[in-house]
Amino acid sequence: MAGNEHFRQLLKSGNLKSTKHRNAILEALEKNDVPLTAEELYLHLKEDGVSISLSTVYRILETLVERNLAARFNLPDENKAVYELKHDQHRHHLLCVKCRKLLPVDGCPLEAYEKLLEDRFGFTVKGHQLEVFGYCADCSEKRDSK
Amino acid sequence: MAGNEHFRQLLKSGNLKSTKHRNAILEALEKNDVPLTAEELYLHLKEDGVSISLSTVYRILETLVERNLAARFNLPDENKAVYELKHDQHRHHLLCVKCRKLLPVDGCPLEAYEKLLEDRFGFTVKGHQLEVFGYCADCSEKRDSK
DNA sequence: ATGCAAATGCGAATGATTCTTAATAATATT
DNA sequence: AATATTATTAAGAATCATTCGCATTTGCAT
Ligand SMILES: [Mn+2]
Ligand SMILES: [Mn+2]
Ligand SMILES: [Zn+2]
Ligand SMILES: [Zn+2]
Repeated sequence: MAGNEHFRQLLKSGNLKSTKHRNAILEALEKNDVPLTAEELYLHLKEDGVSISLSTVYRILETLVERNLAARFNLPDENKAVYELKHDQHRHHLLCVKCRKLLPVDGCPLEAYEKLLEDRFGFTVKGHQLEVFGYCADCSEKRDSK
Repeated sequence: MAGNEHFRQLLKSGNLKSTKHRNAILEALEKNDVPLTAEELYLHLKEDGVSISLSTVYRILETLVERNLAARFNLPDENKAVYELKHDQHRHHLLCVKCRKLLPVDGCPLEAYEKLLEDRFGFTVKGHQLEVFGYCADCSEKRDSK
């Protein structure tokens, strides 16, 4: 219950009531530090003794995304959405197609490209979605030795 | 039935039989030049008088992706997959969040970034998924005048 | 033309996500 | 602290996208 006040503030900033479930989801998202599916969150909470309905997990996530406190996107070759907290520092991820591990990478290589798109196409860029996939260091090694 | 031989070759290159349905889907994908959902393809074929089962559409698309003749991915805020032919020139898309129009953009700004990731993380990059979203030229104008 | 493997139709099954409604909990007010 | 107001939640049904199973048809090599 330490950083609880932190979440309360965050929720207030989005005009949202501070509830046990919302706090628990924010905490799980913060603790894990990689994008998670609704069901993964549901199971994590359950393990932590927080009883919650799966549809509530979905509803809370939807709300967080709406209020711009979280982001929702799809990983390559997954037919379910994952969610992560919006960080102060915008980030992307490396997805290992073999072991499915996710490696967060801070920073973004696209500022210049977005300017170019605005100039060339008259498009007003609001954001982007970038996921890089391949083999992580561990899985690359194994592949080499073949 | 003009460029039909073209598709026949393409399919042969993937060890696939040339069928009416596969040719029709390749043709629809080529003609439209933007990523389409399975259902959109299904409806396009229907309009062109090609009777096909929706599950066959899914199966054909799955096969094309498997043989690396097509790509499957998700657009931001859509809970369904879209498909497009693999082009000689790798491309990305601008998605207008207002009118949902898609604008293909040839070329890719990520070569240098991927090298950097390989160096810094020992990750072997196999590919990426990048979609940029915002307001298209038309929708930007309307927004300005508010 | 014949045979066989591959492709398809069609409906059922599955999986993810959203919706509906009644019950409950969080804040504002007294 | 009790009450009123309103947002939130549980539970399961409903919906939507996608995959599966199996009987039938089709493409293609011989
Ligand atoms: Mn970025
Ligand atoms: Mn690219
Ligand atoms: Zn790996
Ligand atoms: Zn637009």
